[in-house]
Amino acid sequence: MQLSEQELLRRENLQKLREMGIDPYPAEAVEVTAYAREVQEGFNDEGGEPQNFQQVRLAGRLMGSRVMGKASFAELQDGSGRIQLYIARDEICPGEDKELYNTVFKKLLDIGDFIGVEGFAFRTRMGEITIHVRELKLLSKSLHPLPVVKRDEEGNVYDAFTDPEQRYRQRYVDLTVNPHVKEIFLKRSKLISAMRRFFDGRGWLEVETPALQPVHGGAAARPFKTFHNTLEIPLYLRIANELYLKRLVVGGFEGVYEIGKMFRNEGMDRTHNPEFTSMEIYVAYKDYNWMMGMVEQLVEYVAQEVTGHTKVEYEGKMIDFAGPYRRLSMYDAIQEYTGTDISGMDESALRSLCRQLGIAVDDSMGKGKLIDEIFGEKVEEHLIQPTYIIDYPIEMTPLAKKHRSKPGLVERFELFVNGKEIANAYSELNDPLDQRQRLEDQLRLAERGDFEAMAMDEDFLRSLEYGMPPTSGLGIGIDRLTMLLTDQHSIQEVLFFPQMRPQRGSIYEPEKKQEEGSE
RNA sequence: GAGCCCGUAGCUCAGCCGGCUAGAGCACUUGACUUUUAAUCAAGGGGUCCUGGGUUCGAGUCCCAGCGGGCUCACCA
Repeated sequence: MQLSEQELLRRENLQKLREMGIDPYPAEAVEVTAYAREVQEGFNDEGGEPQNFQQVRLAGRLMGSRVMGKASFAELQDGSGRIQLYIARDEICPGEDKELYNTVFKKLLDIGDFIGVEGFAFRTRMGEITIHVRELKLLSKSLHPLPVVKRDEEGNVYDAFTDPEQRYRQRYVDLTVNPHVKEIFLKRSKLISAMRRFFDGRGWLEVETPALQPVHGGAAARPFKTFHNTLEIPLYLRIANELYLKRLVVGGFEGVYEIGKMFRNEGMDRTHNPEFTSMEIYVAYKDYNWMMGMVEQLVEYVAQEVTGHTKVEYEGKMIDFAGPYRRLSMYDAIQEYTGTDISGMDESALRSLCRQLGIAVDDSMGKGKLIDEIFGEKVEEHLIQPTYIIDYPIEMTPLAKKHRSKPGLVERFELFVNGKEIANAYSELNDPLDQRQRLEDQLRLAERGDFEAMAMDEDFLRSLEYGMPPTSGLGIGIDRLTMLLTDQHSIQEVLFFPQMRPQRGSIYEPEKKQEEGSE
């Protein structure tokens, strides 16, 4: 490995520290008594007399220094933010030996090193709250030069670390130097905890179901396939957990939810990562009408908790998450945006309508798929404010209950925001014979060439035969909801480690890497 | 999968129509400076110009192939 000049220098500094008897990676715990933000926000020096933080210990990364001879200013960044340090030579080196200041601090410490300081807070002549350092200790040496991002008084950023490839591959660097990036992930975490709070508060149970499944079901998507060596069977990474959660409802849990990773072996783009996080919830004795009310409360609550508001700006558009949301049937929505009533049309009429509207179709598309195409092409983009689209054609929804009064439809809704689906829910199909029939229809679609059609799951059918109470279920894409609430336009910006092609030389050659039995 | 764009110092970028030893700011090194803040001042070091071919007297620049990334579209929740 070729080291750059700066990397070599840091390794030399490391060596010199060791020669001076300073352990660059000491083992002891550090007793931190204050955080940067806490001091910045809470420091009180009314009347010119410092009132608090007069004996504090902080730890963090050294992010910059301005040396002025026998005194220096430096930036310390901890988990909460940044604070300035004031380091005077004769303060940290009270005796004759000025090595700690002259050599260790000025020469051997580098930007990015973790240090611990002890001292007191004061306000400089320029008005900046600062820690006057009395003791300084190296906690961990950094061997790689960190990009130095500078900001001036107007907040202009210079030399930002912006290359998406490097930011995603070295997210640790991105998080260290780009505070706004950290903010997005804090919000993501808040979103998930708010959602948990909301569900737990209603007495629903968080559960975990298998990610490795012998039959991939519950959604229309292509799976990742793997192999279990002991069982000697192929397994699939789950594309959905719906069928397992329903088994739990069969077993008597009346409200269950799971927040977890799903895996889909499909294309990647701005809104798709091969693994993503979904929240699914099933509540017994409820229907999709009830669920629409619940989702309004949930989304409004989450938006409030994450952003502090129910109105959120996305791509320059103000989106209001306060309920109730507009409810529009799929047929009415298509009529509204195309002027055509498709409620009575059969497959061939729909196919010719698609051609008329300039939508590409092929023979593998059934009635449901054709309607979905029209909707996706002509309606979706108009649904900016939160809108429920309800009552979908039965052909495209094999796991939802038939509509109580509208033949040919199922009790399903999707929530659209800014032209994108963010939630999907049904009155769940609990008629085992109907369910068997629908899955058999899926098999026929598969034979027609639709390789995303669902597979038969006999154990799931058996569970329904034991009896599942009337139940409503909901799925929400956590990544996409996070994007909406943080005004991010790429899924990569809300995933710590989005999937990337491996860098050359960063992994073993495929032959060596290939484990026995995997494919 | 297709089209377009990008890849030059640790970071952000310039480098014209192919032509001197490949540049700038920050970062880094040396020196000065005890309340600075994009600290300042002086001097200095640092390059696999993504990789491999080709054209040419001469390639960072032009051509071909590949690798990686971004955007758009397609596919897809």
